[in-house]
Amino acid sequence: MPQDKARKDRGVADRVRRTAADVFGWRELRPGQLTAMEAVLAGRDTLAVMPTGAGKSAVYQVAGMLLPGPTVVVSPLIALQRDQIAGLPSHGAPDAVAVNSAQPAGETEAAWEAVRHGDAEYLFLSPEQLAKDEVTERLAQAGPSLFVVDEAQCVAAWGHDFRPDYLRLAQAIQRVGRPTVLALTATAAPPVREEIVQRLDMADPALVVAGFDRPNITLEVRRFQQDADKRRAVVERAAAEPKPGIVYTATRRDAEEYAAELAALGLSAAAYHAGLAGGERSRVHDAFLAGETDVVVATSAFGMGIDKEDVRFVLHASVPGSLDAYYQEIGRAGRDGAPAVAVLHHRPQDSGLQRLFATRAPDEETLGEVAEQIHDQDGAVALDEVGERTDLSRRRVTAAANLLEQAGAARTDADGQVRPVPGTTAEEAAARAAEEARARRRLERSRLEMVLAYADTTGCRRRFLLGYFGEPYDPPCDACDVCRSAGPAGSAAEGTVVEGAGNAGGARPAHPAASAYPVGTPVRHGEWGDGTVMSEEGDRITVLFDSMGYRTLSLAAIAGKGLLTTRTEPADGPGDRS
DNA sequence: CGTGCGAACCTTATGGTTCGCACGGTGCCATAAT
Repeated sequence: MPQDKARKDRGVADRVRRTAADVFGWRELRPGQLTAMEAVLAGRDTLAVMPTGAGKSAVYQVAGMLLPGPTVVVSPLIALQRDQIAGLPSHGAPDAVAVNSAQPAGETEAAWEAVRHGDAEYLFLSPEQLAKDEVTERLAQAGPSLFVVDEAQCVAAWGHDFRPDYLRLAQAIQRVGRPTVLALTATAAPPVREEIVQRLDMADPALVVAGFDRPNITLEVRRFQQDADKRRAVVERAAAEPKPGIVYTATRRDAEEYAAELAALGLSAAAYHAGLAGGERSRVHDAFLAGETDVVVATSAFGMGIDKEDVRFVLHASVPGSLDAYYQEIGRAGRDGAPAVAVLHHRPQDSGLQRLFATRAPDEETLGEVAEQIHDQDGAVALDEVGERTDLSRRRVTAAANLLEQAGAARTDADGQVRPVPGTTAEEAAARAAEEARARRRLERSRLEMVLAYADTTGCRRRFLLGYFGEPYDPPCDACDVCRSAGPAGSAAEGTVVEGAGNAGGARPAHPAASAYPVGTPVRHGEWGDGTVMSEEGDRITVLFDSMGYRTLSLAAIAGKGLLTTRTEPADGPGDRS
C-alpha cells in the first residue's frame, strides 16, 4: 500500500511536470510551484505566498487542467482578468473566459455556454459576481473542481469595507459545491495569512511560502518636518535616479502636482489615479510598460497588473497605511534582479490621512438598521432585499451583514440568504457588530503604527520589514540606509532624526536578552490579552495582540513586572494563567 | 488628522489675518440619461 502511494505521488509529479512542459512550455518548475500543484491535485486547500514572477498563475493553470471540472479564478480587477486570459498560451492550453459587467451580454452568455460544455477550463470573475444567485447557480451546475482566489491579500485588505464581497467568498465556495480552494498572493504577513485561511474557511490548508527578501532593493527612509523640503527631495530624487520608476502619493492631487513638476523638468512623467478616465488610465499604464514613460506618479490605484521587470525606483512621497501595502508597492522595483531603490519620504503629519482612513467605522445606525431588517424576518432574507428596504447601498448592507456574522449574530444559509442566530436581539447584534468594527479599526491603526516604527527604526530596515513578514534576518544587510551609515563613524542616516531609544549612539544593538521572547512565542499581557511575538529589535519586541493589534513593548519596562508571560498553548480560547 | 480654500473681517485702500468648512483611496456593478 505505501508503495502504491509513493508510486502515485511520483506519478502526480511527473504528470505535473509533463503538463507544464508540453502545454505551457515551462521546462522547469520552482519548488514552491510543484509543492502547491501537488497539494491542490491531492484535493488539499492551499495558500501560496510567492513573489510576483515566481509563477503563481502556473499553479492554477497546470493543476486546474489536470483536475476534471472547470477552474474558477476570482480576480479583483477586470483589467487583470484580461491580462491573465491573454497570458495563457494560445496553442495547446485550454480556453479561458470571463464573466463581468464590462463585456457585452452576448459574450458573457457565450462564456457560460463554454463552461457548461466543458470547452472552457478557466472562468475569471470578480467577487461581486459571486454575490448574484444566478452566477452561483450556474457555477454549481458546472461543478468546478478548483476555486482560486488570486491576489488573496484583497480578502484582508478590502473585504472589511471597500469590497465586502471578499468576505463572502467562503459562502460562495460552499454554494458552488465546495471545490478545493487555492489562495494566491505575493505579499502576506503571518496574520494576513491567518485571516485569509479563516475568511475563506480553508480546511487544514497546505501553506507554501517563498522567501520575502529582495536583496537587490536598497531600503531608505528620509524624514522631514517641512512639506516644501519633502516635496523638493522627492522631485530631485525622482529626477536623479535611473529610470523608469514609480512615485506613490497619498492623494490624487499630489499625484497630479508631482507629475506636473517632473514634466516641467523635462522628464517623461504621468499621473495615475482612479479619478482619471478609463482611457487615460490604460494609456498611462501601457506607456509605462512599453518604456515610453519614465516616471508614473500614482496613488495606490497603480499596482496590480504591472508586469514590468526593470523598475529602478519606487519613491513614497507619503507613508502608506500599512507595511503590507508598502512591501507590495516597493516590490514592483527591481524584478529583473538588478539594483533598485525604495525610498520612503516621511513627514509625521502625513500619517494623519492614513489615520483617518483607519478610523472611519461603519456608523452604528447602519448596523442597527441592517440588524433590525435581518432580525425582523421570519426566517432568512436576501441582502438585496435589505438594501431595498433600508435604502442603503449594497456595499454598506453587505459590510454590515459581514460584521453581524462576525459577531456571531447572523449567518448565511445555503441559498445565500442571511438569518439571525437565535437568542440575540437586533440591538445586541448591532452592539456586538459595532465592537467587531472597533476591534478592526484598532488593528488597522496599529498597522499604521508599524509603518511609523519602520520609519523610525534605529536598526536594519530589512530586518524590520522581514520580521514583519515573519522572516528572521541577521543584519547587517548592507543595502539599507541604517546599515550603510553604521560604519566606524556611526552617524545616523542623512535626513533621519533618530529618536530617543535609550541606545548608546548608533551602536548596533547587541544580541539582546530578547531570546526570552523569540519570534513566534505566544504571550499574554495583563492588559491586552493574548498575542504572538512578531519581531524583536534591540530592547523592544513587537507583539500582535488578538484584540489590540500590534504593540511594541520595551523589555526594560516589562522586566520583573510579570506584565508579559509566555503561554504554552497557541492563542485559542482562554488557557490558564501562569 | 491635516490641509487648502474662500468668505469674512480688520484696517483703512491693498493687503493681511482668522475662521469655518469640505475634503482626502482603493473597483466592482447597475441604472439612468443622452
